[in-house]
Order: sequence, then C-alpha cells, then structure tokens
Amino acid sequence: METVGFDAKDDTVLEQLEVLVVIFSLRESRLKVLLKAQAGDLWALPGRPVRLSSSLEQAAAEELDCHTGVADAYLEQLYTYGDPERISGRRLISVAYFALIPADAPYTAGEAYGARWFAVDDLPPLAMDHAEIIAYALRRLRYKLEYSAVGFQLLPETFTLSEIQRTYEMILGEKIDKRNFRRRILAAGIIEPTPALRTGEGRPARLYRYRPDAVAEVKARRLFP
Amino acid sequence: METVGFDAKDDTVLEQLEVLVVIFSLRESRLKVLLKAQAGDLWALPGRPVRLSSSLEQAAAEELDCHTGVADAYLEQLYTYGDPERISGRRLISVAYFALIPADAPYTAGEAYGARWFAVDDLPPLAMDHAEIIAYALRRLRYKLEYSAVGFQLLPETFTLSEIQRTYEMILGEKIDKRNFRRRILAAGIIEPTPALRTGEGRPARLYRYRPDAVAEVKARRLFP
DNA sequence: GCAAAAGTGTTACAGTTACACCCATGG
DNA sequence: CCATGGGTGTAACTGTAACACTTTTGC
Repeated sequence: METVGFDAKDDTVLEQLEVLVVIFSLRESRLKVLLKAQAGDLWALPGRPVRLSSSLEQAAAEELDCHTGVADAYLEQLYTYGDPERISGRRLISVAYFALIPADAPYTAGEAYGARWFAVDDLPPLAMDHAEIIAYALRRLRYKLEYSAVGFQLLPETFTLSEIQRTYEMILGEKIDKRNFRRRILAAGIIEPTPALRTGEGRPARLYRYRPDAVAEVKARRLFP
Repeated sequence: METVGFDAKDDTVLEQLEVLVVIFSLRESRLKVLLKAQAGDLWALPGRPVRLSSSLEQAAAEELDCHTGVADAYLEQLYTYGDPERISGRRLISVAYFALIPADAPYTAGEAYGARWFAVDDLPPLAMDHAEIIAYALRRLRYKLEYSAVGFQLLPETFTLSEIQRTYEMILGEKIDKRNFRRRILAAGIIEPTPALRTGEGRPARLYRYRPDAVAEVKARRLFP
C-alpha cells in the first residue's frame, strides 16, 4: 500500500473509523443519554463515519448537531476503542466523545431519527461495547464535576443556585449542604448574579449567569463539593 | 466500499492508523522522553501502524517493548490526534499512549534504532504535532501524580523515601517538605518497608517497596503533595 | 571528627463540615 | 395565613503547611 492523497473537500470516508458521541442532558430531573434504535431491540450511541476532509471533533460536533440542533455544546474526546474483538468480522475504530447539552434545549430535537433519551441509571440493552463507553463517560463527567466548572454546560443560560445544586446532586448522586454549596460556588467567582428573579412556588430566586472568563480548572482542584 | 472481513492473524495494517508512544523515564536525575531520529534533523515519537489483528494497546506495548525491552510497563491511552491538517497530503490518525518505565531499565536499550533520550525541558525540533503531544502527556503525568500512585512506575522495585521524593520533585518541578512528604506517603499505606538498606554517602536509608494491591486511586484524591 | 544524607514532632493556620431558623411570595 | 422554596452565619473539627535538630554512616 502507499500513501493516499486527498483534497480538502474529500467526502470519502475511512471505512474502519467512526466517531461516537455520548450526549448527556438533564431531562425531567434526571441525567439522560441520547440513544438510537438499532436492529434487534438494541440501542446504540449516535455516531458517524469520518470524512477524509473533516477533523474528528468536527465529525462529532456534526453528529451532535444533527440530533440535538445544538451546535456549540461542550464536547470533549473521551477514549478511542479499537480492539479487534469488539465487533466480529470487521475492524472498527471508534473515537468516542462526550457532550453536554443544556437542559433547556428543545426536548424533541433529540428524538429525530429514532433516537430517545434514557436515564443513565436505567439503560436499555446496548450494542457492542456501548454500555462500557457510557459508563466511562459518566465516570469522567462525575470526576470533572469536582475540579472544573463543567456542570454549567448542562444548565440554561441563567439559573438559580438551587438549580445548580440539584444538577450537582443529580450527577454525583448525593446530597449537598445548601449553605456550604452556596458559599463555595459564590467564593469561586465563576457565576455572577443577574438583575432577574425566577418566580414560582415560594419565594422568588435570584438568577445567576456563568462567567466563562473565570479560570476555573486552573490551579484550584476540588472547586466544588 | 464495503465491510472488510479479516481473520485473527491478519497482518495487514490500516493505512491511516498508527499508535504513538510517549515513553517517560528518569535518567540522570531528569525526566526524559525517548525520541527517534527522522529525516531532516527532526525527531519523532516512536510509533507504528496497527495490524488488523492486534488491539491498539497491544500495538503500543509492542512499540514500547521493541525500544526499551520493557514489556510490562505502565501504559495508558492519552488522546487521539486525527485532524486532516496535521500532515499534508495524507490522512493520519494517531492514537497516542504514554508509558512510564522504571529508572533502572537498561539505559542503552532505548537507543536501538536511532532513538535517544531527551530531557522534557530540552527537546529537539519535533515532527508534526509531536511537541504538542509530549506537552499534553507531561501535563497528564503531573496531574495524575497528584491523585494516583503513578509515580512508582518510574522507580525501581525498591527505593528509598528520598528517591520517591526526588521523583516527585523532578516531575512536578517544585520542592516538597521532607517531613510532610514522608508522613503522607507512609500514612497512605501504599508502600511498605523491606528489610534492606541502601548504603552510600551518609547514613544508610531504608528501602521500601510499592504495594500494588493498595487501592490508591479510589476515593482519596490528592493523595500526595 | 566531619561531611553527607537519613530520620523524626509540634504548632499555627486554613479549609471543611455540620447545623436551624427567618424571608418573600402565591394561593 | 399557610405552604413552599429561598436565603443566611457560626462554631467545632480536620487536614495542611511550616519549621530545625539529631542520627548514622564513610572517609
């Protein structure tokens, strides 16, 4: 074999290569993952082959966009799965990404193309090693939550302190003390109050906004509870 | 195109796929990386194509073995680089791994095939995006050092407390208090004393051994200074 | 006996946790 | 006026950081 030339608009794909995307979102007060129906009652992570002309991350972003309509979500490479045993009769390299989309992204957007949201603790039977991939993505998400500001990527533009706290509790699966949580998250300086209040049952709550300029991941570990 | 069948001993390779290995070791009291000479005064990370029949990690382990003679070193997948722009005229997906080999592995073993050790803070001109890959591997190594027992993979089977401390200082690039370091590392219970002493200049030092059974990465973060 | 590295505790400080009541609104 | 969720401070405790001298060996 020899080197393959290609031009910048080459639409052919590498046969043995795909990207997969583990798309997380908060839906109905639960952390959910978007899955596509497959033949044989199995579900699978959304994924696509990679064009010669596009980067891996672009391919993942396109797959994310076509399912959720969200183009600028948080997207991070997770791991590359490429063992010969993971699929019989064919070699397949899957570069897995994980994505976080805000809770206020249109619910039904994800349900085009036979896709559905499943709570991470209540998954259907999954194709290949996709269960393992989701488990790893979840571990990484929980882990990152503790030393970075990644949790805000799951929230709408503005949110109340209680909403952030519920988000953290939902992902980490444990209760957090309200006063300690507020003190810390405010001390970290990564959110700022807006003039607006959210009114609902009970006393109205101050709405806050995330400050992406704040250097969160740097230096300070375990920023949050 | 269509699906490619293959059998378990298929030696053909995927043309656009390679593994790269960032091999770290402590040499002459510095943290060094193994690089191979390339045409045009450039140096590159050791790497190889992936056979259809072998896993990515196997391929990385083989590349590591053939350069260092170490078959059971610490090996971890780092990141997959696959943007079209990283090499002109050809699409190349590089799955990068990083490896740690003990300081007492034979020095010259790495120097077969025109390879040489370079201190991480004094690297030669590098091919493609390999400088970026090394920088990322180093960041990850430093990071992991703080919440896992990965540092022991760079040490011989037995070592003195001062040797571990110097290892940490070398990688993190900062001084650590001797008494605090010892107290913590002993409290963590991940090393145990051996009957042996190491004699040299000054008072002989107790030799310790790493206890791989100790659950290090679990639960406790920031185990070390 | 002196140079060189090993070994050893205590105190001050900072950060974390635990904890309970009043406030503002809608119905 | 009451049910609902929002908002607030302090004290005990735990972990971390700073710090200097004695011990054992080889030369």
